[in-house]
Amino acid sequence: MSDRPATLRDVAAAARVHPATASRALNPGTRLLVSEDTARRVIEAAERLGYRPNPVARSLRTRRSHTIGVLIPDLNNPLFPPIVRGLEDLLAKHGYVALIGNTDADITRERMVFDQMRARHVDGFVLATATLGNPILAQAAEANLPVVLMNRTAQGYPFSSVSVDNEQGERAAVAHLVSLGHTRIGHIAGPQQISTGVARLRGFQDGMRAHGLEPRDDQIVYATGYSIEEGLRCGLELLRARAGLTAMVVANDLLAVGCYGAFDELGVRCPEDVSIIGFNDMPFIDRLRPPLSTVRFPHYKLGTEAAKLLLERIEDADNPLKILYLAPELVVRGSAMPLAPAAASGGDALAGDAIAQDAIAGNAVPLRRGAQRRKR
Amino acid sequence: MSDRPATLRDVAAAARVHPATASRALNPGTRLLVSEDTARRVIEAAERLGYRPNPVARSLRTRRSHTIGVLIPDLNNPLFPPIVRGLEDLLAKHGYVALIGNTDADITRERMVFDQMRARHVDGFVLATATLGNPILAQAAEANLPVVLMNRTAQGYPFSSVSVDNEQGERAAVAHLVSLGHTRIGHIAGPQQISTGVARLRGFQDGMRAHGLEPRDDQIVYATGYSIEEGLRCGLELLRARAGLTAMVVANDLLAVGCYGAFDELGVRCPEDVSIIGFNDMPFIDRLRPPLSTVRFPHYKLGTEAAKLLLERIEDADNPLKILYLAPELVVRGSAMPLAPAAASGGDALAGDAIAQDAIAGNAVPLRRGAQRRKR
DNA sequence: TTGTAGGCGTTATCAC
DNA sequence: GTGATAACGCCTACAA
Repeated sequence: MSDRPATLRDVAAAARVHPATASRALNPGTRLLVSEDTARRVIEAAERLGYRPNPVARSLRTRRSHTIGVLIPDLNNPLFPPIVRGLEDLLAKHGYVALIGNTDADITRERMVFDQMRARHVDGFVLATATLGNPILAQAAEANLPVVLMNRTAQGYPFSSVSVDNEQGERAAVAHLVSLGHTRIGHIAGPQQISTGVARLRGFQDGMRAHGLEPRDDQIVYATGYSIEEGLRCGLELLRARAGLTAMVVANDLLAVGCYGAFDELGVRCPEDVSIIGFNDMPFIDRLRPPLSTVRFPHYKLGTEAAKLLLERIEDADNPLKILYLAPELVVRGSAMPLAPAAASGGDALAGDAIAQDAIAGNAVPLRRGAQRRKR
Repeated sequence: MSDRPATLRDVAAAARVHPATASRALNPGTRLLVSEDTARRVIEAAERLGYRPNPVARSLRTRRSHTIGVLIPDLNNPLFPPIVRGLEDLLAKHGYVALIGNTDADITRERMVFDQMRARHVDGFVLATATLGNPILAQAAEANLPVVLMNRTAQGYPFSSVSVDNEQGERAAVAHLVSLGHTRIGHIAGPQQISTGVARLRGFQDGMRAHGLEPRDDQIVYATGYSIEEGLRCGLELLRARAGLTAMVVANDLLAVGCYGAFDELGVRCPEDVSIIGFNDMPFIDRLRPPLSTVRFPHYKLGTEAAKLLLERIEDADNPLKILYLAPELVVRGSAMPLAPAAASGGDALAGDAIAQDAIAGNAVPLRRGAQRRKR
């Protein structure tokens, strides 16, 4: 009942053994080296004293901090909390904790956070921020640090990764729009220094070609980041450049939220005038008006899988690398609807353009409404 | 250029001094004990070798981990990410990192996380989960742990706290509704084991009385937690029990989101039929339809202030306790509108009830509010 | 099966 | 001012 926490020596003394013996008895890996009787005595004493091994001392000795560095762009992006929870929950199950670092997609901050975590001797990293050709990747590889890439891929590095099959997701999005009669479909692409940006663009293009639609350059606008502001900017640009578009595939939900703003600004109705499909199915996105159709992937699971891959790597350094893809799934809500017959049948670009121009000008455009789609 | 990171001994050797001297030279607090010349030599050597003090070893010696335990209900609640970022940013500025623990408002999990963090020798705690009379508060107090309560208060404990003036916020919400002509105003109260729950209820009651309105028991429904599901349940209950209500003050935005679901289910239009005001102004709540009017407080700042209070306490144990309140602010958006003249003047509870009952029964009720009621 | 001894990297407390 | 020494709490060869 002293106020200072019990130490291994205290336990040993209470059990009338040497601290080394107590240590062995307490560690599952070495327990079999000790007689069953003394083991019991030690364990009982430890319990009685409320003994908790000092993780700091243990770390110093074993050079394991049981701490994982996690780099994400920004916790405020609702996409990440569920992923982080998946990570934390699985790590906790194995006695690890996560140190979360927000980089704001700023390479300077990223470097700072990374160095800071290395100084703290984290046992490994989960990187959700890696841009293509990022120097910390090379550095981590050289230092032979256990690293798992999350929602990112980087070829040529000895890192496991877990991500989403982005191509497939966007192909499904395009296919869905085509099945609704759309042919003039635009794309807001993510940053091309980020693997998801290029993969989703490729998925969009492949999807278009699979339906005999050759995507033209002016149907694609490139965002410089995944943010609402960029979505607004790109949405405006895309609608103005290609007024004939009746649908758009957007590389990220936040960008789609920005597009909603662009719709308001231009007086375009969604989904009556233009359909839109996002990517991520981030929390609360189903509460917008209209609820956003999007490509979902299992956020929580992404986190747990990343954690598993990293722990595998940490516990057994020559565990083979794994590249894991989770299958996405199209979630149909209310932001995409069938194309009105006139526009659909003709392929009459002029007529379509005219209608959309009217819409942009704020005039009421009599497009036939499809059945209202609701969740469930 | 060895592969093992440079240690203090390496630096000392390179500077031809004793490790102890090197330590003194490197630590700002003890640098003045060392000749300026050698200090420079040591520092230069450290830089050359890329020396980074091993925080684990340092912790073992100084019994300071420079790590803070942060307990929150759930990172997935969009309210918390900005708060946590405020915390982390300020802590980082002082060389601390945060360990985030999600308790899911489950007392068992809370205890686990708390113990886990104590075992890791965190230097202090920020608690955003404390329920009234929670045993870990007593335990922390007894162990003399530095603790700051965030968005919670607990009288009788030696802890600093930073929270919002919840009473004032709800009084303002009531005043706003009254100014719009509402008199039949309901309240969905938060859990009464949580300080925000009782404070906001009191604020509601005070606000009503300040306008000569005595809140009746059947105008208040108690949620058992801050969640969308509870909001749905309570919203339904409140509207059914008091069909005459024209407005409601809800203790939390998530609860308000749940109420939106209740409105849909009952065919009640918001804000035409019933006005609603939330609390927290959580991210993305302004994107709902209608955009939620709510009581805002500075989330990020709440985090930074909590961190400051805690660090004060850690660096100087007999720093006086501080109870800090941040002023909230009413954010008027689209979920509250003036009461139609008829309802306002009449107080004709029966008529109101009848209409609402029909709505609840699922009938299409042409609540073309002004017109129909005026006829009666 | 158990005890001994040494060290992980740092800092605090002595002496000189 | 600087050096020597010990200790923080734990683990692990190695010896017994």
